[in-house]
Amino acid sequence: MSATIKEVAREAGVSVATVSRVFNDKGPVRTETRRRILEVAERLRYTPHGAARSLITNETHTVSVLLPDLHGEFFSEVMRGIDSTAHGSGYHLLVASSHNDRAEIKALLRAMRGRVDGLIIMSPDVDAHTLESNLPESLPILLLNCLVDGTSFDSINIDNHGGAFAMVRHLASLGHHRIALIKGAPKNYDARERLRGYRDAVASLALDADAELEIEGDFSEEAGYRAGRRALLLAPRPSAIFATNDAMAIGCLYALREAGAGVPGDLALAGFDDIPIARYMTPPLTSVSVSIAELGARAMQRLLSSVKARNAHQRRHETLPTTLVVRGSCGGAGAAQAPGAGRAGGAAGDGGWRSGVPP
Amino acid sequence: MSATIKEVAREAGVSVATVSRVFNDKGPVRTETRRRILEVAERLRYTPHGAARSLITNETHTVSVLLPDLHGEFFSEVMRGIDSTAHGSGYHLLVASSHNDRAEIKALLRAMRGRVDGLIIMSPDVDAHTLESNLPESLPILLLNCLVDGTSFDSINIDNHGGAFAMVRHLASLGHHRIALIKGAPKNYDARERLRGYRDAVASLALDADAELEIEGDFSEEAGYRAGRRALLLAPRPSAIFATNDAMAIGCLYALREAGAGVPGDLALAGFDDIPIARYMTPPLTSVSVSIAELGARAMQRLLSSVKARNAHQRRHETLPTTLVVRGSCGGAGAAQAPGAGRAGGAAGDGGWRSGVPP
DNA sequence: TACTGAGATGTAAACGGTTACAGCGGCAAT
DNA sequence: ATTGCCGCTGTAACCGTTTACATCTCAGTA
Repeated sequence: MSATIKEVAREAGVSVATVSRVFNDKGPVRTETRRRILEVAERLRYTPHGAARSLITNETHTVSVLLPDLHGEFFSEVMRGIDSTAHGSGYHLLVASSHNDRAEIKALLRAMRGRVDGLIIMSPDVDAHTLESNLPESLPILLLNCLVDGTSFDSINIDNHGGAFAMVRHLASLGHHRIALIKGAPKNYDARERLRGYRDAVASLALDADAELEIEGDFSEEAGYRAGRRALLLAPRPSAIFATNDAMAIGCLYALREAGAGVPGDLALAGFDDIPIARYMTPPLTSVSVSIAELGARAMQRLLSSVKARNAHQRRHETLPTTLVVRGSCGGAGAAQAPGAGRAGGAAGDGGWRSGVPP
Repeated sequence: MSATIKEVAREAGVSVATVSRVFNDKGPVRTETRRRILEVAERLRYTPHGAARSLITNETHTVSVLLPDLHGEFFSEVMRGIDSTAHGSGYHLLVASSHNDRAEIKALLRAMRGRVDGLIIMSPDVDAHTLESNLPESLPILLLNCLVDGTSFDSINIDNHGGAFAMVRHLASLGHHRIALIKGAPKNYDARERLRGYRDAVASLALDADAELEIEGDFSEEAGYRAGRRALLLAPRPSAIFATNDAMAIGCLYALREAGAGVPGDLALAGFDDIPIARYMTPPLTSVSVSIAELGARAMQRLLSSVKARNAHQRRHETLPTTLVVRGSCGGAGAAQAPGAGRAGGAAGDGGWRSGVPP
């Protein structure tokens, strides 16, 4: 075992209280005493024991991130954002992936007491009730991309509806009126909102509305590949395909290429999320950009401020605007540019954060 | 605050010991008593306090993963593998990214005492000495993709040298004798080994050896893009480019396309890692496959067994073999296949784990 | 000289669990 | 009736910290 505070105290000829004061910079300690204690601590390789400290201070300097799964670049980007602010504030990160299993989510939530100071939950199909009844009392929570009904949880969402609407409008403006959609999983909240945006746009712009144009998917490349093949069989064939995330767009692109269909020559293709590699596709992917890392960073900031306020703060719901990024995959403008460039047209106008207190 | 074990005990008319026994399934408890306790616990929403438990049992059921950064699909894949076995064994995951800063690594390591039962370290340029002098005594460690000198740490490495060698040999077998290499960061251990494999292959196969053929890179798409542009300016121009990871290969592919160079028509292109999207590129990327998720899973298995052995076990060094995956980006075979297929030829022969005790 | 206050340090009680040990009642074997 | 054992439960020590409070020293001041 490692050395304890008692051993350091004994070795330095002081009491544990003094050693503690030195390590926490609290209360007065004579310079000479401090020096001696630090020297002994160094020699004994003393490090304070996390659990012991947490037990008495009731804070862990750790927050937990509950994710649906750990696939792909969307996940790594959001983690990167979360980590950057956590790191900057001296907080550690506990990650857990509930594979969308109700019982697991429950177990995970309960296991968090005494381990973390707060929770970021990003399970697009967890329901608020499961949360409320299994949450350690008064633990700050932030819901990311989750359905929030009337419940009083802090939350951040992407403007999925607005982004999808803007993309369809963009495609329509390029002359497409038969636009296929590759959907996400039916239970996924993001997916449902994007679908709603598509439908609203199709209706309001009087585009072809055909149930066949809505193709099943689940946000994976594989699903995009299958959907791409199916899209090519539709009659009449759509002139554009809107995949509701980039991973599916990439899979779809592959399917189209494989079948000899040119993009954007024969069909236009668009994605959603604007993950980092999207710009490196050939052709570069037109997408709805959501600043994934920034989303994560923002979530962590909000959570940490709840922690500081000891959870006694006004709950808020925030919607992060999206931006349409036009690249080559839809033809029209932006067909040939270096991968650094390519942001044009705001889907949400103000470019800042839109927020408000839920009714 | 949440309910404590004492409140449950009082409410159920028993002692804390009995409540504890119920929650840990240890020692005999009358069925009726157990039922009553569980009922009270449910009503009070009692959950054991993690820190308190850790303090006395001296185990946290948590392991920490120290990563260099959180970019891209390699990271998410390795995390996925780690998580799957951690999850299966009831362990939690603490992630930390040291941005390769010496002082930060030191601080992180020290902060781990009393927080975790073990550590997976994947900082390709951390040195063993920094580790040894800052590690809480007797904490199980597993080094992933790190340079291991004589030190007695458990470790797992990829057969970087063998994989790179095999790829160059493959390219040579397709008739290329002027092969450019896109390098990783000079300090990165994986990158150095891959470079060494390339050089050894170039020498042993008597291919063009030209310092200009070794182009700088840092494992990012951006670097691959720049390297691709530079490669096209070389005279005589290489007929193949071997990017030492897939992210750079993707960036490079973009640069080549942009310049109007056909792949594999004008140049062959190959990557390393075989990240999931590699097969969805057009053309699909020939790469050195390393089963990233499996690597993570294996690391976690080894670490957990060290934890169980209380760190009193024989230290081992393991090298994970690589597999050459031939797809369309180099011409020759495998030019047209569905994204599911495409694994051929073993770079390391046995297909299993190669392991041994370091000298 | 006695008093005051501030600085430096020590004492001991928490924090919320686990677990060795002891106690107790009942039953079977002696 | 005594003994021994087993199943069930309670008591209290302990894990490694932090911190309120008490104590002590000493300089400055009235």
